[in-house]
Amino acid sequence: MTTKHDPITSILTRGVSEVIVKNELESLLRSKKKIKLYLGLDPTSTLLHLGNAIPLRKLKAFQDLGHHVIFLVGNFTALIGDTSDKDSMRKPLTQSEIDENFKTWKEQASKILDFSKAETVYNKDWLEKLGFKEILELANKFTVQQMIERDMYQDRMSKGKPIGLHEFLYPLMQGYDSVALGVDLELGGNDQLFNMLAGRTLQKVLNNREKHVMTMKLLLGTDGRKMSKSYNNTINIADTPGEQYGKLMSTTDDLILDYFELCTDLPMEEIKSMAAEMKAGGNPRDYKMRLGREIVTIYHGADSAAHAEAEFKKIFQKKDLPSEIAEKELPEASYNIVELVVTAGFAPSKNEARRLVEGGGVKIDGEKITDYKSVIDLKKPHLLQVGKRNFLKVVRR
RNA sequence: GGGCAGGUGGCGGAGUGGUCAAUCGCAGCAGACUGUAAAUCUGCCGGGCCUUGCCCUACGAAGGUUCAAAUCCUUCCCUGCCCA
Repeated sequence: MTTKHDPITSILTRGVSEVIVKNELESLLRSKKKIKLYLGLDPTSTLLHLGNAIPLRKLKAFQDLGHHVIFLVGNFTALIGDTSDKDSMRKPLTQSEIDENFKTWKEQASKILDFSKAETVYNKDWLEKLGFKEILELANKFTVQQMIERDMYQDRMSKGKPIGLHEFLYPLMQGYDSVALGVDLELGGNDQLFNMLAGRTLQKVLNNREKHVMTMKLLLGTDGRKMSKSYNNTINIADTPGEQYGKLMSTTDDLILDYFELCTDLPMEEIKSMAAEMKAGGNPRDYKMRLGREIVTIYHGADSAAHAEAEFKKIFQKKDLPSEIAEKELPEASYNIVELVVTAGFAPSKNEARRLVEGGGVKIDGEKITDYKSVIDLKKPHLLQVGKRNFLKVVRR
């Protein structure tokens, strides 16, 4: 029997949704053989978020056990766009958008993965070279029924929404990645199961070898929906400590334990005892603060985490001002409040600024200003506050 | 290739000659309440301005009819369903 702290058990279970085929993979890992595994991400956005970080962290866990890990950049698959998680066709990205998106990825992912020990590959290198003949060979391994059986397609069909023929090619492409790499295991979110299984099929037929599949639990965003840039509910790896901490504090309470499991390294036993404590009446807020510290520490270090927490307490619990407020010098002697808000960059248009003022979202030196005709004299410096978290000191140049 | 139904704001979805910058729901923003939680309530939610009002842009695209078009006509493009 294995113990709780056995690294192989932990790697096979923590944050894991499903492993196919679990006992085979387990015995492979226990055989001490070093396996080859990969994670593919399509550069559809410039920012990686905590949801992307989950399989990345799992990849890192394998790396720490000495396995050969591959980070695959889907710079070709991104051209088609995976629709696994979408209810409609995606607008295709252009090559330059893809390149642009990828630019800072490595920097972001380096906070998790050690790239000096990982291999980075680009699926454009092999997918672009495939001809019609090869593609047909891949396509005849699957049936139309298998494709349209998927929920999202059924859903779109019943709603009369279009399904592009090319969308069926996505699993083929992702599957071919496995073949090209000849891996033992692929990691991904549980929305990737179908695509990863396609790779398993192709690997078996074309390379005559087994590829296992490990799917990770899905991380929900700050609002409880799936974490996705289109919902604007992501917590990004590149967010500042303050942003990360604040966003974590504003997430729904019932996500706390998931976040601990999926995004931190705290032992599962500790997470379980927190669950019990909260059930017994512990204030979820305190656990959330702990969560904030843990996560900010991972991406920015312990000092930044402590600072972020102190600032948070200061601004939102004591309703104090942040300790550092940006200052902006303005040329005129006085400003209409609406102009001031726009000049400060807190509203994109004057109409928007006016609405903020009328809605009571704008304060000068702590005083709420609701008359959009108010004029602010800059003889002395003023503190402008818009909403709960935008502060700016304005002074005359 | 033929028949039918459609294309409206980030999304869903009303409207079918003037009262339409376009009902409503979701998402978003601000406020109240709070634990910057959730839930709830209130206001806002194309842009600009000299803001009880005015101007610009916008209901797939281009033309046309009309004092007036998201709404009518023509052509084109796109989508779904059915038939072949």
